[in-house]
Amino acid sequence: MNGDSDPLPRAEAEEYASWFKALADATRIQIVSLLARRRAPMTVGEVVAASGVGQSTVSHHLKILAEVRFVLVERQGTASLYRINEACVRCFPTAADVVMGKPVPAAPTCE
Amino acid sequence: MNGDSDPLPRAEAEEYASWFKALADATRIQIVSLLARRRAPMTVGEVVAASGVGQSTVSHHLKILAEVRFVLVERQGTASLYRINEACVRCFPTAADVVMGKPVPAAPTCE
DNA sequence: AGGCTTTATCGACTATCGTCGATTGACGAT
DNA sequence: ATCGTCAATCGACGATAGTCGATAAAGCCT
Repeated sequence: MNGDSDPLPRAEAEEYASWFKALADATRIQIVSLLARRRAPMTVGEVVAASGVGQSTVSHHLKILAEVRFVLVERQGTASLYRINEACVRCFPTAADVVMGKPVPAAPTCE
Repeated sequence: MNGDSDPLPRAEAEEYASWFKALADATRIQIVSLLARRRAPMTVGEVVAASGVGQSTVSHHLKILAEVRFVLVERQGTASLYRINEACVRCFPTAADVVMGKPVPAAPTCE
């Protein structure tokens, strides 16, 4: 049990931060909301077309989002199908969680 | 009403991102959780002592957190009293909000 | 096999961010 | 008035992150 006054352990703070970092970029927000609106998986090319940024940039952001399991990938032929991970959307920590010291949800777990 | 397929407008995405940016740093997370545990206002010096980073750094982070109204400031003599803003903690957007295109809560509003 | 398409990766450039130390500015106490 | 304390600001530095263009890798289709 945590005392009332000791700071949140650094390691835990960094886990939390890594969650928020994933959504701390406007382009990533656009991509995520795009994938969520279309509930069906999208190919990278489709995301590129819809988001207006370069292909390598989109690929990079999708990789970041996939690392937090925020989106899921599935290769199909030469294409990569990305879709939103509803479970991770739900378990994404809220500010209240941080503030109340709720244990950080582990990314792989919430799948 | 937003169609099902058009990307989230850039401006809105950036507003969202600015919320998440505020919690996208481990030190800031520690400071926030510190202020929340002590429900009473804390002076900058106290935060410095408890967080182990330099005074100017703490001041900087507190400024950032205050800009999103995540913490509230009140000067008292030479000291600055920072306390958590419960209202903004509650209205902090969740990942689900982003995904479903819920309108971004305006920082000043949620006070 | 050869070419085409799709995506991932690499390298480079820039901008932003976190941190520090030093300085400045306010305020209170003596 | 001066000194001491507290917090904010400034300047600098290193590190990280976003973007792009070009290249490479993998798979399909004739």
